[in-house]
Amino acid sequence: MSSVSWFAQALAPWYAANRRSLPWRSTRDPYLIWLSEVILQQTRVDQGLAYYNRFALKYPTVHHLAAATEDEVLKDWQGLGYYSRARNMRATAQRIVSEYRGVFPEDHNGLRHLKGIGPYTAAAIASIAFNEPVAVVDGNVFRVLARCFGIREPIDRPAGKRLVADLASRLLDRKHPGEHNQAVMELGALVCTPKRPQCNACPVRSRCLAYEEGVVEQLPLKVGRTKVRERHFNYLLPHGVSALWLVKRAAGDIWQGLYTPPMVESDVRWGARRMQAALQQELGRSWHLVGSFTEERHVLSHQVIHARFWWVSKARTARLPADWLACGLKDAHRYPVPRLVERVLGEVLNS
DNA sequence: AAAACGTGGTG
DNA sequence: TCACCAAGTTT
Repeated sequence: MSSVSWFAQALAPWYAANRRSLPWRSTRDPYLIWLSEVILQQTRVDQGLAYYNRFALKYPTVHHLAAATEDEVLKDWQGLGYYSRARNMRATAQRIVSEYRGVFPEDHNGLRHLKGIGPYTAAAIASIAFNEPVAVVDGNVFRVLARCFGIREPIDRPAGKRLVADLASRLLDRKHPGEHNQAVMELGALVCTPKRPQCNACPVRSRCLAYEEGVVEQLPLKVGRTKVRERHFNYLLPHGVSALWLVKRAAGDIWQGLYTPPMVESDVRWGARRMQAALQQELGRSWHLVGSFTEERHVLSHQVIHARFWWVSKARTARLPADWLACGLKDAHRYPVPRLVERVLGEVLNS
């Protein structure tokens, strides 16, 4: 009897013929697999590829990454989003060096306990680097299996997640777990896409329940997302000098560990009058509002930031708050900043 | 268990 | 413009 599922059998030749050649597919080094998997969390290959290449070059081993400062790693991560990934990677690299002598845990379970490595990433590293027979379950797997097996359970709820995870585990080619896992994900990325799937090119179309029933684009089912919060950030730029103030963002909010100009948050959009009052209340009478520089709308996954940038001046004698750091406008590029700030600083330099 | 965490691409 | 969502993890 064949121990390999029909699904795996149909998938393997398709993958052999259609797999993209990507840098992390030509290594078994668990460190590089790890790096690629973290970069690709909630991130498209197109967006992450350049970051992977830069990181692999600058930090070729876990020791290199462990030796870097957090600011430096965040700077190299700048623009990729979900910055906790970078902070967790560095922390985990340090732990692997100090506690494991630089050697990765070689099984799914050991990997799972490291910061930033959840069920998906642990399974990916274990199957690809160590040939352990564990199935990965990511967004592609949810979509491919929900369609192929006609799963109507919402896949963003525990019951639906369990259903797909069990199914993925039964379908796994246990002789070639790494190849099989990547094949399912590649099918989801290239053929079984969220919109306009290419069913004509699909190796499992003849046994796809969603195709048979004409509901491919209706699956997978999801209950929906939570609504986004609107916030107003008023940023302070020093007027008339080629300098800049920066503050490191604290824990418990967006952009933790990144730098932005000092900022006052308001519940509604503030005009100049209200802003001037807030400025003097926060910092004292020797501070003055000069005017508004620009307004930006920045959309995040759960928030919309209405950012207003103000020119501000202060009396020569007035001190800066302790957590502000002053830097030349041209030195700002050394600090990791959110995209929003990067864009606006670009405008300042050009103005 | 639901919500938070970034950014950019797509239809 | 807007909704969706991409090789998820943490709290």
